Amino acid sequence: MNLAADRAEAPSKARLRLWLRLLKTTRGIEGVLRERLRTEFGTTLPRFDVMAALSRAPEGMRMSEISGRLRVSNGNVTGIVDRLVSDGLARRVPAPGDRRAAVVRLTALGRDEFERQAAAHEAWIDELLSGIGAEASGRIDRALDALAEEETV
Amino acid sequence: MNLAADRAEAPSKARLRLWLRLLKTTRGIEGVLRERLRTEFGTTLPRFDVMAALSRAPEGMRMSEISGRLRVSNGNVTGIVDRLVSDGLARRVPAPGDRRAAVVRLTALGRDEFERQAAAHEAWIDELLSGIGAEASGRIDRALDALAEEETV
DNA sequence: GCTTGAAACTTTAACCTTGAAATAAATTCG
DNA sequence: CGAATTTATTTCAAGGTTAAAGTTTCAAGC
Repeated sequence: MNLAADRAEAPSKARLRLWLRLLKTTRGIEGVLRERLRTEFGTTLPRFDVMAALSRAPEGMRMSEISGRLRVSNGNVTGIVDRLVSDGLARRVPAPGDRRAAVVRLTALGRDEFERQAAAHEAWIDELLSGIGAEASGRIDRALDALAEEETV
Repeated sequence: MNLAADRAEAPSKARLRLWLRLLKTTRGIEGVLRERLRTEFGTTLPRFDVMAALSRAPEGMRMSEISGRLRVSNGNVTGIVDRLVSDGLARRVPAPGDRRAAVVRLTALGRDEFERQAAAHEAWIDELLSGIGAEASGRIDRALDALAEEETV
């Protein structure tokens, strides 16, 4: 019964290998997305992420809501939104009843622009992940979901 | 005939969901690793990555080998190695027979330091991925492996 | 030998990122 | 009310990241 020994040793090694694979895969895909966003739309992944969050919130989002959703620091979002605003894609409006806060919203231009980017983005993902069948996709999704549960999230 | 439309639509959505999950998971884990490397070792993930590459090359690596292995830009590695060198963890030695190039090597201090970091890192990964069993781990690994094959890699 | 093109790096400009400090407004509470 | 605390956001310093441009050296080919 070397099965017992295998069970004791394998998981740690398998996990480290899995992590490196996970990292390599996501970095590879992120790299492709970043490059295409740059060459085809003249934008960046962080900007796309912020616009994606905003596009789901027609009423707008506060800075802290954006940073919370994207799990990045507050100061980070300040700069990205600054650039979005100076490009006419987003707008800061005073938050009603709280003079400290502002609500960020996409402009009409921002919505149009994001529509185009999102359509391309979805097609790219479909292309880049085409190697994974629907069943495998579902299995991975559930496995990672279980993982997400235990983190602070 | 909405079956045809469904077949055309569903996999794409599943893949997009999978991608977002993949991204969330790896970013979450990377965030934990980055924070622990910072608080417990006063270093960063990029520095750890470079040191990990160097630790596998006792003879040292050229700058372009490092950037190629890590799939980051050349200019990027320049800065990271600069800081490693100024901290006494690595050293640039002239490449024999090529005055353009230098070979980067870990110093004795760098090797010691990396040993400690690597041990902690492996334990952290084991902890963070503990929610995934060995079988699931293997399955995900193979699915992502199939994916990696088709990319430029 | 010289010139031309490729290769190995570094530099630069612009952006992203974080954690910590600073500002300012809202809230709590004595 | 007024002080202390908390909350929302920006600013700052240091580092990471890329693509593009610049420098130096090597390798061919004439």
